[in-house]
Amino acid sequence: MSFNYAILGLLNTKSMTGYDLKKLIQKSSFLYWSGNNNQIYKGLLHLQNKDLVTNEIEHQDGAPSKKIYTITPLGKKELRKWILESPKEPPEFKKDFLIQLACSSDLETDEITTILNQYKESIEMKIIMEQELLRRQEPIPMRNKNVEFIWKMIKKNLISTYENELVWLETVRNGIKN
Amino acid sequence: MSFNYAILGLLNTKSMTGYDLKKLIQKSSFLYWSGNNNQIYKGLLHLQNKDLVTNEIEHQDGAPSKKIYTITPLGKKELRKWILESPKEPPEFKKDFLIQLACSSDLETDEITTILNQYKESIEMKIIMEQELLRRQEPIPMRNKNVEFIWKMIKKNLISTYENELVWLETVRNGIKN
DNA sequence: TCATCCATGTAAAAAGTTACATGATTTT
DNA sequence: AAAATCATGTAACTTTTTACATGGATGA
Repeated sequence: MSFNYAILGLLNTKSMTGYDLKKLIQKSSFLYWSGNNNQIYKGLLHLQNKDLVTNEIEHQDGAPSKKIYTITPLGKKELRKWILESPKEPPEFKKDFLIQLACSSDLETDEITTILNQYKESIEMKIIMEQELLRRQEPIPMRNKNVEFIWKMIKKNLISTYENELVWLETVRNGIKN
Repeated sequence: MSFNYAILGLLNTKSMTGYDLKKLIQKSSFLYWSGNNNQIYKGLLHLQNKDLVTNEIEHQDGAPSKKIYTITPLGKKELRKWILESPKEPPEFKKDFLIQLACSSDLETDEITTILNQYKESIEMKIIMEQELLRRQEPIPMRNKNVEFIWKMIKKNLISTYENELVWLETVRNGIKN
């Protein structure tokens, strides 16, 4: 369950509520989950039971009470252990279009061209949405140059992967025509 | 549920048993599911209830009976409809390493270098495994040049995505050193 | 002899998503 | 007047994985 480590990692940068976590997860797409309540509030409960986080209740008038979660020293230790000692999994890809393309042997050439173009459009749309998400993020002050650089590269990663898919697509489109 | 369409697509190339489907799915990694019994046998039942496939029982002595599944004309129609009319989803990525890297701000530079190297190794290993899987596949005779070309490109797709990840990684590694 | 292959299926659990529920405040 | 924001949580469902169960044949 890397989801719980993800929220532990977010709490390591800043104490916050489940609702704050939800918004962060929904905004950044490298955190690939939907950011639904169920996972977040269950995850926080689990982290609390393991003494990796604590919470402090802040009452507000005219607004629901907040539970502000904070990572514990044990939590920091566990997070560090996860980063350094857990296996670095290779990325996983779900490309349903490849399955559709693999089934396309009965189609006419122009039908294949059509679905290739549809895939191209859907990726281009996705890239635009990603870039829009990045533009809306407020810049966070970073401790040092390395941290800033890494953050920039993480933001670039997904877009780079989508753009690589476009390059591959272009090769397919050109190969079909000839 | 693209899984059911995937098995429908496999049955479109050739009639076969659930066990055959299982092996095919486990071998080709662009079919990203585990290829477990539960999904396959339930999927086949579902396709059968919708009259998209039929089966013929073949008794064998000294071996368990086979149920050989065949796609129906209705199944072919439904598959074609899925390929042409369903939305072409952009690819989805799960990169837990990006989360680990995003949590790395408390680490020393040499610790970051270490986890970057671990990620590099895990991707390189994955590429080797992918290429080995491709080498073991017996070449299938193709109807025409286009189909053959598309098949070749599908095989190249995942490896291309892994290699793009290596390129990105190299940029990160170089940026950290300076 | 012990493991793997063939071939079917079921059970149980984990992981993840959508929708429901509440209720005040602010924005459209 | 309707919808969105804030803030918590639960319920129901789908999807996916792991493990269980059977049993003869074959291979190391």
